[in-house]
Parts: sequence; structure tokens; C-alpha cells
Amino acid sequence: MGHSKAEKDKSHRRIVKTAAARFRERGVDGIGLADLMKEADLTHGGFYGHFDSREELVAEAVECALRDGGEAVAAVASAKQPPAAVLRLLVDAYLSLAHRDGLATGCAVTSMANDVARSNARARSAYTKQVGIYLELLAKLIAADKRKSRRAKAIAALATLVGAVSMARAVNDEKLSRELLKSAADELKAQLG
Amino acid sequence: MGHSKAEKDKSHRRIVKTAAARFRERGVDGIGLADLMKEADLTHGGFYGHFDSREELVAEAVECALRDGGEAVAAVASAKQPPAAVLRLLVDAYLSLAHRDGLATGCAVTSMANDVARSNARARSAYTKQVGIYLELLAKLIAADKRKSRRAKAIAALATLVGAVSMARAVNDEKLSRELLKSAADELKAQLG
DNA sequence: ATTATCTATAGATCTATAGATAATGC
DNA sequence: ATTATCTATAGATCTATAGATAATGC
Repeated sequence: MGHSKAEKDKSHRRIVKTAAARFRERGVDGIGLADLMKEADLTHGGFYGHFDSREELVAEAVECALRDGGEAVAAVASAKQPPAAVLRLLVDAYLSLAHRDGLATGCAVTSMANDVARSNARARSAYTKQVGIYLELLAKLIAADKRKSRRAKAIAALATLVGAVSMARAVNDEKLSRELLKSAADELKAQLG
Repeated sequence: MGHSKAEKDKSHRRIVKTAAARFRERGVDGIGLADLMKEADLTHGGFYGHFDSREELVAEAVECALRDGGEAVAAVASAKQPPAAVLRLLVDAYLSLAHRDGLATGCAVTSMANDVARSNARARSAYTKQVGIYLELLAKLIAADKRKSRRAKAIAALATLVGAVSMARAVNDEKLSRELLKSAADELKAQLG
């Protein structure tokens, strides 16, 4: 206890990172502050030295979770390949079994959509911004003459990615779950290739 | 108090219906039993005369919410028009502002996806079944030679509908929200028409 | 007599706060 | 001396249960 300011920053980031993982996994209401602090190797009493309220942690955790997913997508997108090939890589990664099952580290645009819709302005703004980033990235990669058409196709493609992963996680029929991911991927690649 | 068995059934349905609305709106963890019972004009003590546990109510509420959405979709789908026109009606209804804003009565395949993924087997089975129903309906309406191709296109279309509404609800930029709905609808109608 | 619902409450858990403690940094 | 974290606890809320009450239905 009573460590340096640098230590406090590390603690702060540890709390936010833990929350970003657990909130994606169990939902924003699925875990309490005491358990989060414990997982961050702190006691619950210290929480309010880092945040004014639970809401503030939710906002920071949503920002962190969205950044996570954004970085994972950017990593795939940086592959030195033609746009169409990069697009295929992105679609396959997003609609992979690893992403479906890796809730804690996956894209928060899907896993936190419902929670964010009910959340505070800061969380919603972060979400809005990340959707904008994904749309710009996709629009650049999509083969189409007009910019307006690329934008519309990017929106439909992102919606397909988000919806397919949402449903693939909710159904309890493994065969159907895989079919949802596979067919959505095939259709997207056929449409945008 | 102490009414007939018929009255009890009515109370039961009132509780489930209330939960189906509030769970879609606020999430499964967003409202407690006491408030739900109060909204159903009952006191919280009576809850366990109707359900063995909260989980059981969640299962029944998910079933009820999915049925709701299914009936609304079936109503639109029963329009006496050619398949392509019915498909356009469905897409426009699902991606309407009314559906985006009508969480309490809207399609639970979108609004409860994340909650159901974390929920019990009964809730997940009901969700799985409803996804199956939507896919069969869409596959019938889609113009394509082969059955396998229609099925894959139905999956991509349903995913697009679910993802677009999810994101349109989460962003806090009204213009972007409307663009998401409009572009997804336009693309779907262009692809499937 | 049976039973659907009510009042009252137990026990757990949640957010938030107060004050103590043990490090850091002047 | 300052401060990051700890222990302890207040007060609200949550699920679940026990026993009382007031209807229904024989």
C-alpha cells in the first residue's frame, strides 16, 4: 500500500483492463466492484481512489475494450496484401471460432452493443467512434466505383459481421453456430471480392 | 389474494410479459424481481408461487419475447404479395426507427442476443429455434436457384438485420444511426431483390 | 379445505464512504 | 507530509423463504 504515482497508474490500468475483459464476458452488470478489484489484486475499498463512480469505470472499460478490438483488427488490416485479400483476412478473423469463443478479448462492437445502448454518453461516444473507424477501414478495402456505394457496402458488411457473431454466440447448437459464421463469411467474401 | 387457478394463470402470464418487456429494454440483470412483480400488480413475496427461481423466469421471458418478435415478423410476412415484395417489407420493418426505438416489444434475437449467450439452456434453445424459424422464412423468400445458396443468403441477411439494429441502438449519433439502418436496408434489398 | 397472494424478514451482495496503515518523495 | 491502498462498515437492493391472510371451490 501507499505506492508511487506510477504504481497507482499501473493499478488503474489493471482495474480497467480487468473490467474490459469481464464486462465483455459477463455483461456490464455481470460482475461487482469487489470481485473486479480482487482480480486486479486490490481490495474493494480502494476503488474510489481511482474512479468517482462505477459508471466512470464502465466508460473507461468500454473505451479500453473497443481499443482492444480495434487494435486486433488494425493488426490484421496491416497485412501487405491487395485490398481484396485483406478484406478476406478480416472477414475470416472476425467470423472465426476463436473470436466467437474469445469474448473477453474480442471486438466490443459486438459483445458490448446491448450494454452500451443502455450506458452513459462517454461509453456511447467511444462506441460511435469505433464504428466510424471500422466503416472507414472497410470502405477503403471494398471494390466499388463510387465512394457512396463503398460506404453503404461497408455498413452492410460490418452489420453482417456483428450480427453473425452475436447469433453464433447465443445459439446452443454448435452445428448451426458454425454454419452462421461460415455462411456469413462466404457471402461477404462473394459480395465484396 | 387467494384467487382462482385461472387468475393465477393470468398473473403468471402478466409476470412473464412484464419481464419479457423489461429484460429486452434494460437487460436480464437490469431489473429486480420486486420491481417486476410491482409492475405486474403483485408483491414480490408471491414470486416463488409462480417460479422455482429467477432463472426460470428468465427462460420463460426469453421464450415470450422471442414469440413476440416472431409473431410481428409473421404478420408482415403474411402480406399477399410476391416474395421479393414481402422481403422488402420485412427488411424495412426490421430496420425501421420504430423497431430501433421499440426495444420492449422488438425482436429478441437482436435485443437479447448477449444476455441469452450467458443464459440457461432453455433460453438458449428457444433462441436457437427462433433463429431457425427466421432462416427458413427468409430462405423461402429469397430468389436463388439452389436451396443451399438460399440458405446461405438467408443467414447473411439475418445477420445484417441483427447487426445493423444492434449498432443503430448503441451509437449516440442520430445521423449515423439512421445511416446504418438505411444503408443496410438498401444493400439487402439490392442483393436479394 | 385449499391455495394465490400478502407481509415480513433472512442472508447475500452491491455501491459508496470513513478512517487507519504503510509506502513514497520532499 | 503526502498518498495509494487497506480494513471496516453503512445503507440499499437482491434473491429466496416462512408464515399469515383472504379468496376460491368442494
